[in-house]
Amino acid sequence: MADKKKYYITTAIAYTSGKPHIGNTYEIVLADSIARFKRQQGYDVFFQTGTDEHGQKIELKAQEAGVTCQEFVDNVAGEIKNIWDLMNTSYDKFIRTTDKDHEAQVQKIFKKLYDQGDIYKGYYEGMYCTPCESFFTESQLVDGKCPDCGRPCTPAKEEAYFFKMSKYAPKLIEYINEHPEFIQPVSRKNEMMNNFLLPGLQDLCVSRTSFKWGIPVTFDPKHVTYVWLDALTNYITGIGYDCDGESSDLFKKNWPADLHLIGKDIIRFHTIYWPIFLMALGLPLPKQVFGHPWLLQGDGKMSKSKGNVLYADELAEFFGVDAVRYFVLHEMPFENDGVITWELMVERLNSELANTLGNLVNRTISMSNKYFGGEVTNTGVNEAVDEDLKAVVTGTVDKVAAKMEELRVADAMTEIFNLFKRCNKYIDETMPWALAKDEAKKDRLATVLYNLVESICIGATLLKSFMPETTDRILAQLNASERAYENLKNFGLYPSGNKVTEKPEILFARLDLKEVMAKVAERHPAQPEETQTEEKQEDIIDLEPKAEITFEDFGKLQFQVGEIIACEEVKKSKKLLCSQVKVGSKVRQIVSGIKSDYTPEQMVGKKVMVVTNLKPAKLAGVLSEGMILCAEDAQGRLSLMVPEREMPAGAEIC
RNA sequence: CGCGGGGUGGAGCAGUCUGGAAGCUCGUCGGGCUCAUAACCCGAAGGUCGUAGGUUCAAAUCCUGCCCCCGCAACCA
Repeated sequence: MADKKKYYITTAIAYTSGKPHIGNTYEIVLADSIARFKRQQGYDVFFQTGTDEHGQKIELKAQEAGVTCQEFVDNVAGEIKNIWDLMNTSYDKFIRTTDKDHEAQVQKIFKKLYDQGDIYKGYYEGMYCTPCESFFTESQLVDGKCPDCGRPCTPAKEEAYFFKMSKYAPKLIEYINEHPEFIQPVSRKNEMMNNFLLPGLQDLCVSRTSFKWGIPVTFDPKHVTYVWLDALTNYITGIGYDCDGESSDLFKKNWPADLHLIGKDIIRFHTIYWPIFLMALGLPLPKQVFGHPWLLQGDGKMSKSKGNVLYADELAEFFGVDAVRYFVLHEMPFENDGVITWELMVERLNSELANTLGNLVNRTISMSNKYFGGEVTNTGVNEAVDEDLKAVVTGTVDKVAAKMEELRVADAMTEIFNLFKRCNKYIDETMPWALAKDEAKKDRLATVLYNLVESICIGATLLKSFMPETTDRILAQLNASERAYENLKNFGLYPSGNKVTEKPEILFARLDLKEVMAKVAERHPAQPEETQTEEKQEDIIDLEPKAEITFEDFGKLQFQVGEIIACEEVKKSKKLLCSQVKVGSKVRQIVSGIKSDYTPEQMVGKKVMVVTNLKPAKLAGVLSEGMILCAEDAQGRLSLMVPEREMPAGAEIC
């Protein structure tokens, strides 16, 4: 016991642009269950989480809210911390990237990497979307707008510092190949190798001048450190790294991290850029990076714009904190995305938590009270059936440990619930109520109940990492204390003669699905995006005004009526139709992105408005000589522009 | 041939890497029990494991072709 093995686990730090949804919350709960389990196993655990608080998006959000950046992030960071606390997560350190010591370290690190030639000054060029803080190439833009958010982008060129990624790539490839456990799940490893490492790494931009809300570069103060160098280093600054060699004991003890738990969307940054930064700093690499899948609600990823966002605090209000912990941990498969719905949550709560576990505890305590006034005594009258129960109960310990070793948290919980199910079965096998009718079997009855109470104690202790509060509630009712991990396999440690509570408390009340759904509907009134055609309220569409043009400019455009004489889908494209359009005496081929609203059959025979002097271009490899004009509404639905009265193909539109 | 994920009883999933009797939860049906939160226990029905081939003594699992769904990317002139 003298020197416990250390275990350093981190979550990604949450971005303080808004309240974290249940998907973000999943990550911290997952990390918490792992951290707690390791602690239970005797590891000296350090568990770090926190917030990522810099960036232009925050600068903008703060402006919108009319507060300073610092006020804004203080507020959101507080909100995040509240939810982490609400979820009963046992983090040891909550780091914020606005912490002074973090900022100071980042500045030193930046300087050091610059001095040693890993960072150099260059230019970043492209189209820039401010809200998304992203540069795009021209070809990435959609209608000249941001492919992510659809808002306008502006051309931008900015001086920036870059990190020479390529220099360390061979070393990293070697490391990844030699440490197959480094990237988890394994399938992600190939993705990183094939998509990024093997084709050759681009240098990474590590500074920006376009906004101020960041950590200034000391030797070039118009630059602030750009996200990854700032955010990723939290894993070392949080535990006291100092790049001048004055690192804390905490750092010396805990680095390298044993596990970085992150979302699968940022695997690239954690398995490529982060290791390379560390190599540049001469530090050892983390032992494992686990990119967990996403928690989805209904169909589709959760997003605020879809209005399908679930928040942990609201769920906790409905179901209780431990129930929410149970859902997110249990419904999340190891490799694929998990789905969470209100219906599913009610089902789980009723069947697993209320029926299997809650009812087991309740009936056991009730019987102890009914037959023995609450006293639980081991009279040692054993029968053959007891052996299997004991074997299952004590065997669960190693099964859970094995699953946790692989980070298969959901499977670990399933093992624990199998233990509880075995207990329910044991009650049927032994039929205590029948034993109670026969005074001669009183001792046997006592042993049966003792075995149950003992089994539940062990099961409840194992549950502690996942549902800590429930464990405490169960043990309190059984008047027992938490069992030491190394004693979990010793069946029979519950003190004989101990008294359980007189009145069992309902651990999880069953819920009625209809009632829950009604309440949910009340709280989340009809989503506006539901296409209710009944109300014909016209949307107001305001476009970003384009620059004024002269009549001369306008005269350059040629519009004509065209008749569609044939039309077919463009293979290998989702949105394109290829039409043969008769304009005057000529037929030209025009490709249009209107498959979502028109079938080829519908197109044929229509007279439409065509731009005829547009430079031909290839779309999805197919030549297009012009453009068929459409109106588009707020939902993106299209309508062809057809002449209001009969017009010949070729007629000029002016 | 853009990249990736997926298609397993009514629903949701595991199993696929490392071929060897198709498993879990819910639902349905039947039975048992009455200590308990109408809970618990047992049993049954229900699956050509998307499809067509191939390898093999043996394929959900390995190989090939094809179909369909979902993300992303891309073209929405």
